[in-house]
Amino acid sequence: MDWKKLFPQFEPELITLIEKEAIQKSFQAGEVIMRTGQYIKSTALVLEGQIKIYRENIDGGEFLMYYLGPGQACAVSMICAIQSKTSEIMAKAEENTEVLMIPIQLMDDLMNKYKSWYQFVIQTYRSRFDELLSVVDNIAFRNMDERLEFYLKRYVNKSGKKNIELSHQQIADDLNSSREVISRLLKKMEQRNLVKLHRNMIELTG
Amino acid sequence: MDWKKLFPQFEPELITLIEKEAIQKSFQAGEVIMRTGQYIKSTALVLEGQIKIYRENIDGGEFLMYYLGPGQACAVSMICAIQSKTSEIMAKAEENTEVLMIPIQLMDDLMNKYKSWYQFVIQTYRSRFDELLSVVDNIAFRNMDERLEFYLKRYVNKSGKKNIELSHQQIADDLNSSREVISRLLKKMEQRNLVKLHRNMIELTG
DNA sequence: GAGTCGCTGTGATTTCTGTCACATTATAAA
DNA sequence: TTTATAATGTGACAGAAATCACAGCGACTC
Repeated sequence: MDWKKLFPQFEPELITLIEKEAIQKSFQAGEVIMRTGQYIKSTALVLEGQIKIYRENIDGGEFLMYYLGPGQACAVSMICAIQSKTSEIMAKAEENTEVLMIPIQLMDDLMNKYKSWYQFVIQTYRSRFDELLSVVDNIAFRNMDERLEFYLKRYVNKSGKKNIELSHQQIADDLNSSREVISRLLKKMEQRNLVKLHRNMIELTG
Repeated sequence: MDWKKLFPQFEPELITLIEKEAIQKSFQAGEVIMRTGQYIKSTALVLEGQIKIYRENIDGGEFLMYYLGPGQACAVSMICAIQSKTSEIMAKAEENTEVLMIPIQLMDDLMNKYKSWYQFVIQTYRSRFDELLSVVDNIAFRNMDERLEFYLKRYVNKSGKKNIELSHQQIADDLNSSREVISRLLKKMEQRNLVKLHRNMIELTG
């Protein structure tokens, strides 16, 4: 696949270098890519699919932070790679996913030599930081009904699909809530004509 | 004051350059340094005092994210400065505060020329990111009693003072809770001999 | 000392969310 | 078709936290 189209801002030399040094890797849907406490040896550029970045709870809850899609990179892996520190978060392939792994040894070099890479890294930091901020906003200031609406809209935006193929249980996990609460709130949304409920699928109509 | 001791990792040339180009600024306790939507023209290094970084609620709540103390820098201002974007957060001087303002025009240059600056920026990103993560952890997974304990301990750690000179109302604002709830939880903590309560002051004994 | 104002304590009530229990329905497997 | 399994619907209840109401209490002013 022609990954260059996903990163049009990269200058030709940078692309050549990445093509030479980076390794393409595939992950199956559901596969855990990075776990808490793990050392990170490379930075990942997403080419295809969706990666879920989440925080694991003591009792196994998977609290969703954000998704990474094609053309995006993992800010945490960048930071950790440069400092060779362990990660504090979990990453899992939501769908079958293709990523380009860039070894840490390259990072400093890329930062110094390629303006477009430097800009990309800064842009990545900012985007992830902003996303974390909006996560904080949501859980600090909003009730579950509003958080659910936000969640569904974000899912549709990110995936591009109009239909959300998730069970109520999966949604509850992502929001650190319980299945019954989500079911009830979804029913209320259906009564307000915002969604249509099906088995394993929610249709956003609003 | 000799600010260089706060940044021992900076190489001599970098220090000279900063001394030449940066502007020292003072803020009174309570003064707002940066507000949501404001354009940022410089990055701030904290020399003295404490800066509170928070998110403002619609109804005026000031949800605390973290504090910046001497030797630290504002990651948001770095990111925003480089991209000349607006800030998404608020910053306020908790105490009388001295900061060193580094104009954005310098940022790219510093990043390219000085390894120690580059490392410092990366380090700053990582620390703030981690702090945001722990904020998310707290509000997502913990009840108010645990969050309050965490809050009080962090306050003591950051300020160095054993006595927390805040009213219950101020604490409630920082945690996006209400005064009564905080009062009650503090009473319970007092019964467990974790704190002693006074007027406008809480003594941490645990 | 009287009055004022801000801080703290506490009960009563309500809302939101989580939990338990169980019924119902849809889909796949046998 | 029958059966098994997972997903969903719903009532009842429990607990955390927000809100309302009001009572003391300390500090400061006049």
